[in-house]
Amino acid sequence: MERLLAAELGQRPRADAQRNVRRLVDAARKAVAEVGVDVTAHEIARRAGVGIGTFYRRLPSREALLGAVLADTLDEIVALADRALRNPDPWRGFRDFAEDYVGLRATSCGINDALGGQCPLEIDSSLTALRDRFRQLVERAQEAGAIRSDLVWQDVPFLLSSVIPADRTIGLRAGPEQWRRNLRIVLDGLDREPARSRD
Amino acid sequence: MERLLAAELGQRPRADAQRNVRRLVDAARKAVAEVGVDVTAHEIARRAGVGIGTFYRRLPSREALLGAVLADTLDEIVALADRALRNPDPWRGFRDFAEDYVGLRATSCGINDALGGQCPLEIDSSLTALRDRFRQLVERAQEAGAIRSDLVWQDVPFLLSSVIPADRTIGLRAGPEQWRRNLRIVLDGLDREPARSRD
DNA sequence: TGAAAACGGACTTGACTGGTCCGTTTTACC
DNA sequence: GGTAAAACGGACCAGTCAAGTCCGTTTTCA
Repeated sequence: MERLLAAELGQRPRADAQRNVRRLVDAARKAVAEVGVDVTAHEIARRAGVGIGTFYRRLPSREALLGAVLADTLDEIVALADRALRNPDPWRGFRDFAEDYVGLRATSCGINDALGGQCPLEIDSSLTALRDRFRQLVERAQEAGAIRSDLVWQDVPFLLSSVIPADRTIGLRAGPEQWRRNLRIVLDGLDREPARSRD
Repeated sequence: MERLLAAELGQRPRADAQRNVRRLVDAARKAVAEVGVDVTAHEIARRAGVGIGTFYRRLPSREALLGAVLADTLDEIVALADRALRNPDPWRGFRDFAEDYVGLRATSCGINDALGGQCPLEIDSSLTALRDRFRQLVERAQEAGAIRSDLVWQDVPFLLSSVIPADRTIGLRAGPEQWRRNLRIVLDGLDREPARSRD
C-alpha cells in the first residue's frame, strides 16, 4: 500500500487521518473482492464508514486506490507461483498452485476482473510475470510427464480460469465449493495422455 | 416471435411496418449474440436501420423484445437436448449436445448472459426445461457407465458453462476455438472413473 | 390524390458516478 | 480550557448514458 502513501512526506498526519486511510484501504480490499473492479468510490467510503470527502482528501483517485490494491494482490499470486516452482515435485507444485489460483479467483471478483482484463489499470507488469510463471509450471510438469503433452501452456490458464463457475447457470446456484468440484474434473483431464478416443 | 406480434390483431399493417418489425427482430438476434443482453434499444434500432421512434411504435419495450428473442433461442437449445436424448448411444448423445451447447454459449454473449442468470427476463420456464434435460442426459450416461459416477448431474452444467473462456486471461487472448480445446480436456475428465489418486 | 399510417430523431427524464467545496467537528499543542 | 490548524461529512456539480416520448415529415395504399 506504500504505493499510495508515499506522497505523505511531511510530519506525520493526525490520528484520525491515519485511521481513515487504513479504513479506506481495508474497505477497498473487501469491496473489490465482493463487488469487483467496478466498485464506486462512494461505496468504498460507505463501507469504510467515512464521507466521500475524506476519500478524496486522503487518496488521489478511485483508480489509484484500486490499482494499488490489485497490484498488491497480483504480486501475492506471483509469489505463490514462485513457491510452487520451488516444489521438487512438478505435478504437486502445479496442482497446489492451481488450487490457490482458482481459489483466489473464485473468491474475489476483483482479482477475477483484473486477470480477465476487465480493468483499465496499470497491472501489466504483474500480468507478464504471471504469464511467465504459468509457462514454467506447465512446461516443467509436461517434461516430467505429469501433464499431457498435446496441449500448449496457454491452454492451462484458460482452463483454470474456466473452472471458476458463474454463480448461476441455467438457474442453478453455485455453492462456494463448486470450483473445487470443477477443478477436480479438469485436473483429471489434464492429468494423462489423451483419452482412448471413444467416439 | 409470435409472442411479440400477437397484439397486432386488426387488419394487417402497412408493408413498411411489417418490414421494420422483421428488421428489428433480426437485428435484435444478431445484436444479442454479439453484444449480450445489455444491448441498448438505440443500438438495435441503429443496426436495423430504423429510427428509435419506430422501435417503440412497433415493440412494447426493449425488455419485451429481448425476452422474446432469448426465449426463442433457449427453446431451440431444449430441442437440441431432446434430440440428444433420442440418440441410442448415451455417451454420444451427451457429447454431441455438450458440443452444441458450449458452442452456442461461446458464440452468443446473449445466450451466455441468459443462461448465467444475468438477465431479469421471463425465461424461467425454458430454464426449467433445460435443467430437466441436463439431468436426464447426465444420469442416462452415468447409468451406461459413460460418465464417472462420483459427480451429481448439477456438476455438469457448471462444468460446461465453465468451458467457455473469457476472451482474455492474464493478458492472453482466447482464439475462437479455445472452447473446443477446453471442452476436450473436460470431456476427458468426465469420461472415466476418478483418476488413480496420485497426490 | 389525400388521409391515415408510419417514420426519424431530437428531446426529456432519470439514474448513476467521479470528484469538488464549504460549513462544522476533531485534534493536539499550549 | 482555549484555539488554530487539520480533518471531516455530505450536499452538490458535471458528465454520461440509456429508456422512452413527441411531433413535424414522409410513405403507403384505397
